Amino acid sequence: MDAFTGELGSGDRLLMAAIDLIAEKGYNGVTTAEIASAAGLSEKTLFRHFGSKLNLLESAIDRFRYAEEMRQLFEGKLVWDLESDLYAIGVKYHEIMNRNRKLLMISIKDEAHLPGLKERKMQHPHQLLDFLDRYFRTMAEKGKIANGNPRMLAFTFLMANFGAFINDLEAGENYPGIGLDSFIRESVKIFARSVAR
Amino acid sequence: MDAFTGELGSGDRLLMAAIDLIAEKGYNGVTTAEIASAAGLSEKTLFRHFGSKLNLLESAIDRFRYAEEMRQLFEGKLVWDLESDLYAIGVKYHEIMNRNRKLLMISIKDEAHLPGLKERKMQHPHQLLDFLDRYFRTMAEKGKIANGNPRMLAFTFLMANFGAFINDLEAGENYPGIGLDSFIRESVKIFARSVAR
DNA sequence: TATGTCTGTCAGTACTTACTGACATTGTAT
DNA sequence: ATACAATGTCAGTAAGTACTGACAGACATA
Repeated sequence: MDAFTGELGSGDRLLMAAIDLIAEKGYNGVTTAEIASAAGLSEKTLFRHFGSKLNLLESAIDRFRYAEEMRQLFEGKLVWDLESDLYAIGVKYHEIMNRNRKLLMISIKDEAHLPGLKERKMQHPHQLLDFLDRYFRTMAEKGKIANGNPRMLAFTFLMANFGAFINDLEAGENYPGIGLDSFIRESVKIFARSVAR
Repeated sequence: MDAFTGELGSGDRLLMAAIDLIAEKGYNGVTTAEIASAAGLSEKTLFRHFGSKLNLLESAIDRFRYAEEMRQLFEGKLVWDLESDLYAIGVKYHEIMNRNRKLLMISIKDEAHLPGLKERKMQHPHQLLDFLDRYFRTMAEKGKIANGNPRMLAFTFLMANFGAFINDLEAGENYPGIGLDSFIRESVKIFARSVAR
């Protein structure tokens, strides 16, 4: 039936409610009764499905992990024009990070309960850093950008976007007049000018 | 006596222990007994001093708030050489942010308990953004850097440093081979090249 | 109809934890 | 010596919360 109606099963409704509430209030800040109620189910059903609160959280993380997404960036077709490529990478980066926003929030707030989650979350940036590093090297070999310190260029670009993401993440409308898209566009120009020949 | 020995009074010991533990485990993740014990005092003494757990946290925030520190950046003597000035600002920024690290962590983890703290914490970046904006404008007027979008340049510089700080903050040694000081130096060079004439 | 599955209700247990009151102890100042 | 201020000990209360067991109703399938 679900396959036809598109409705979610009880298990998934509980997992989604758990992600929402724990991301907002933290693991210790939310009760199992609250989660069940947000899912429109009884607390008893929650325990029948998951046995314990901790297992509910772990299941939720497993279920909503967008594990390999950062690889999309690697598969995206590059056109070997610095500004175009950096812009596309920036847009994709924020797209993925925003989709993972709630899990990120949980991994920040409740690292104590979740050994290993933080480490797994950090694999993505590492992959992206290596990718950008190689990209800049290749661009230099092609003679399209100046020689320099490609790894630090990659790292700074990554940190700028990470900072912008975190800033939005926890504060919403923090800097009036500065939107995400204009930030991506302008910051790409800044980096592009820095390595122009 | 304290004035001579340099020892802290009971109240301050409790406040420090509270900051340490709440930053690490979150408000709901730590008990009053734990805090008192970490301060080497009894739980009873904690309540005699502060009355309630929440009031303890609020007092701790008041006590250890480095409210006006970001202004030091404004008073720091600029030499109107782009690389020197940006480097000095970067170093000072991380110095201040690191000193505020624990309060920052609390404001991220437990915003729920502390309405208004997040807002106060955001005043600093705004001031710094305005300051950088004006600095770049002046540099352009002096003919020392190219004309462009000073506000976005300031914002990107700020975000890069913020991202690097947060990255260290929650993950420690995340990117092997990339230390804070080398990041500041190299990122400054990247931004400087971007606006060189 | 009969059976199995999923769910709700309700009462309850065991544990944690913020917070209190009564009283003793220690050290300091007068 | 006496009074006072700060602290400890200990027992305890009240509330919250993760988690359970017993039972019943709804619904689909055979």
